[in-house]
Formats: sequence, C-alpha cells, structure tokens
Amino acid sequence: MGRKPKDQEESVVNRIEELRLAKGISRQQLADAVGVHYQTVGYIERGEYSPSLVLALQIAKVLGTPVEKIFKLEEEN
Amino acid sequence: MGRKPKDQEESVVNRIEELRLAKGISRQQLADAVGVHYQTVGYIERGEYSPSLVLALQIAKVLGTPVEKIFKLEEEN
DNA sequence: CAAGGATGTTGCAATATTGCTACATAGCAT
DNA sequence: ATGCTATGTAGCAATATTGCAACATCCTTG
Repeated sequence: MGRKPKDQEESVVNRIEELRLAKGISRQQLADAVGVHYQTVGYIERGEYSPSLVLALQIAKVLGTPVEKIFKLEEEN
Repeated sequence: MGRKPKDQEESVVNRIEELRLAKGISRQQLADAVGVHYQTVGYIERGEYSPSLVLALQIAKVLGTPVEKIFKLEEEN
C-alpha cells in the first residue's frame, strides 16, 4: 500500500524509542512482534505518523506499557 | 474528506456506547467534545471503523476511561 | 398531526496510514 | 576492505479514516 509520510497536524508525541531501547530490541524486532514494517515503526517513533489504534494497542502490549503512558496528545488546553 | 465505511479486518471491539450512555450524553455531544462528526462516532460505536489513535485518546479522555478499557483487540492469541 | 432529537445508512471527496522497494549512511565485527 | 545490522529517506500503490450532505426511521413532546 502506501504513500509517503507527510505533514499531518502534529498531534501526538510518543516514548516508544525510549521504551524499545529499554527492552533492548531493534525496530525490526518490534515491527515483527506487532506485524508491521520496520520503516513504519521508524515513522511512528519520529512522529511523522500517529499510528492506527490497533497498532498502538499492539505496541503498548509488546512494550508492557499502557497506551496513555506511551502516546500523549499535544495542543492540550 | 472521505469515503464510505467498508470492510476492514474486524480488529477492535469497544464499549463507547455503554460508557457514553452512562454519562448521559448523545453521540452529537460526544462528537462535539472530541471535534468529529456525529456519524463518525456512530461508525466507531458500531465497529465499522477503528478510530485513529488521536481520536481514541480524546474519546478516552472525555469518557474518563483508559484506552485499553474502552477498546479491546480481537483475534488475540 | 407537526416538529424535533437521536440514530442509521449511503455516497463521494480528501487525507492519513501502511506495505514494499530501493538507496543511503554509520557502526561494529571479522 | 568486506560484510552485517540498525537506521534514515524517498517514492508509489492500496486501503482506512474522516468530513459532509442527503435521506430514512423511531420516539418523544406539543
């Protein structure tokens, strides 16, 4: 599928790289664990994409951390 | 924007209607609170769409319930 | 019977997300 | 230097998500 990662209103920040490194796994391993491409993980870590809910739930499960602790909304209040 | 709600691998179930009614608010009110269309809330409640992560986080915030308690992955294990 | 609110459903357009391929760099080992 | 791994970056195609308009039904309430 696909397109190129682009703009998108700068809506979510995440701590997945930090948590991933704490578990000592690579992007490729995390990608395999949740069933996506390693580039997709990269785009999400850099904040170029905010993931779908399913993907976010799977990542949270693998990292053993609740969704709200990993992803935080910006432009709050 | 748009297209029509379609297939999509049946991936997530949710309890947002239950929680919304418990708060006594309509779809329109929930939609206003999170900044989407009321039809969008309908599609999500019926499971025709799984929302984006941002929308899921906003809904969870409005309903005062963590994301994992509202949305559950299917086809687990 | 109006009139209105909440909801369901369909259609089309615009944008976001993902898969996948290909190429680049840097580091670390052999 | 050659290889391998991890990562960044770009493009294209396919699909998912959202906005929005128009219509419907079902329930109230006047």
